[in-house]
Amino acid sequence: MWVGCVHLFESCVFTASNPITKYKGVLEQISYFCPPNRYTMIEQLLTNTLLSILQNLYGQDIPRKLVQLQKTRPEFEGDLTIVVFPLLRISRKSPEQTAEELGKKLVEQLGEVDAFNVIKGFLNLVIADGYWLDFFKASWNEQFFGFVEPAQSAPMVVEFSSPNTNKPLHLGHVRNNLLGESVSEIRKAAGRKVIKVNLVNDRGIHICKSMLAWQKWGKGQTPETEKVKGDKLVGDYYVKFDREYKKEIELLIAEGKTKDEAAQQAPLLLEAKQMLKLWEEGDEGVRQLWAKMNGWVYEGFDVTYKRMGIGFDKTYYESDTYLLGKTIVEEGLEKGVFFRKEDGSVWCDLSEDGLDEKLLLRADGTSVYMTQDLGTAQLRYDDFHPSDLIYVVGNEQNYHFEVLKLVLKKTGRAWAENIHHLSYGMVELPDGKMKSREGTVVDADDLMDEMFATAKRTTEELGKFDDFTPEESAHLYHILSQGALKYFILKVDPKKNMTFNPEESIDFNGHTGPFVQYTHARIKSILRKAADAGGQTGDVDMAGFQPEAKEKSLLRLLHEYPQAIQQAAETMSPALLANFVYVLAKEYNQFYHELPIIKEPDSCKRNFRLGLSAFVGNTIRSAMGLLGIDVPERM
RNA sequence: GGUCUCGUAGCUCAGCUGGAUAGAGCAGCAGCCUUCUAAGCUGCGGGUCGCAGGUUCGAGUCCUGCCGGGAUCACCA
Repeated sequence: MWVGCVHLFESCVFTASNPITKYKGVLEQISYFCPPNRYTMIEQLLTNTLLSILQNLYGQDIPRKLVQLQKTRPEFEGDLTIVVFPLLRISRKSPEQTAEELGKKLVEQLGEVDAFNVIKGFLNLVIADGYWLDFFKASWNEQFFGFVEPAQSAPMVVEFSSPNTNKPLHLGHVRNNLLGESVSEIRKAAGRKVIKVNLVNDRGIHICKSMLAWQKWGKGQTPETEKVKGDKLVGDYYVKFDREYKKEIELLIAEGKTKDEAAQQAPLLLEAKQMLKLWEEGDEGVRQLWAKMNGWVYEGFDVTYKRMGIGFDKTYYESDTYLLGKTIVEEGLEKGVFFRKEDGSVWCDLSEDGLDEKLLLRADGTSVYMTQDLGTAQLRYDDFHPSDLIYVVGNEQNYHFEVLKLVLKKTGRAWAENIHHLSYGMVELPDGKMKSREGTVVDADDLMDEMFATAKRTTEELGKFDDFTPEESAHLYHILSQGALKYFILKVDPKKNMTFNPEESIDFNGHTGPFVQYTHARIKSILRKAADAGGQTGDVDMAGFQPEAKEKSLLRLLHEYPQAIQQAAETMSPALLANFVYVLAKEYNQFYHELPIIKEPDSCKRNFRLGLSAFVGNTIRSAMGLLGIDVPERM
């Protein structure tokens, strides 16, 4: 997969040796094989230099953290800004005076700093054009710009999706899947080895309910006979069970039972429980039915996963793992970190950690959810010896993961420290939460169908691409609808609850996926036209070249991309990249409207703008790719 | 009730470890297509950053309290 950070610009005519300014060329001194910090060089250089200046000027060292470097706000002149307030305690001078002194020294000592100005306590630095142009030259055509070569270290395991097999995937799963997939890709881009795993909850009372209902009322229906996705069919029988079960409860209540009694004693539930027992005993018939119906579900899931572009390196099944974890519990008992109550149940006392007692094994010796998760964590550790175990799971399970980590630690497993719960917020609808009982759940397939139809309608209304074949059109609608959906969900900070407004999600204007995709298509269109005209993309004689303000701000943004990837990886937040790529696209569109590209008569400027366009296009494709979003050549 | 979390424009969201006059999009209004894709661009209006204290040169950001939403505290998963 990885082909390395090949820099392709040798085939072009950049003249790197031009003494453009007094600027020396930081980038030139560094290897081109994508070292992680190559693009933070200017920041590091400034910080280091400033520290030595402070030492010389005021005879004191200060903690590196007090050097606060930030982007200059657009309303002021400059590229980077140093906040001098924290430095006053050693300069013992006014903010203005301090900034002035430091500014002078920086310009003196660094070719990269062209000029400076001081506004209140802020020292604004103008970075030399040469720096930006060198950056452009080195990176504009680099396929994996901003990516870091994978380290030869332990992998990280990311678990996500983890569906139950009694219901089709819904909007909540969609957020989970998109986050898991995107975070995995982002961490790969940031130089990590990642193993994506799914843990399918394929056994338990829930699937037995579907099985029982199908047995009773299914009349041999299959996905083939009903022309319906397998997960839908099984889900329908789960609903059927619930409906019949409720009828029985009402009957029992009418006969004078309490609500709880009725719920416990309804014949259907007892039957389902009996079926679960038979399953656990390995009953041939039950196992066969179970395998058949789960098979239907997997076929259905596969279609949905494929449509979403989600994939796993390994799939675990709970039917294989649900008995795991008991040995860990026994081990904990021996070590005396767990305790057994009179009834035989096993607990872990977490009151010292501010939590309650937690059940680990029932009185009858059977597992609970926690027991299984202890076991699967151990299994995963044994399978991969990962540096990190990441669980993409909703924030309603925050407590569970806190406990999981603590319990594992109590048994002496140091690697428990490497468990990270990527806890994401609920997806709510404009009129409140999704509730399966009230039928307000948004089905993943239905949602994607609707998005597809909207993409089709919008494209047709705009009267675009009558020359597309039906296949090409369908492909475009697929890309656009997936882009709209994925972007809509991923642009929100994962930690926060989000509102999914169906009407807004299918909007293709403004801060949306299709807007970014459109910008990419627009760039591609320009590059095609330029190529037809025999233009030399990116071929620029850099001597004395002065980029326009808009061009420079584009370069500044592109310059931030590697850091954006790193930060998104660290915080496991695709939203950071989603917002980055939106700002980039918006900035490009402004550039596009302000300046001629192909029509620019000056060949040097024209080629630079073409190269810059290609650079932006590549970066959009790259960033959207990390969000799991494809971009079209035309739209 | 305990613990955790969230509260920024009418709506949906940004705002990096505290830094300059809090930003986008949608919705509303007004402009821009004989010129590189108008799924675009430009402009206008819209805010007591839930409230009150505190920390400091500086608080949407940190601390405390209160108000309001949400999650969780199962021998469910």
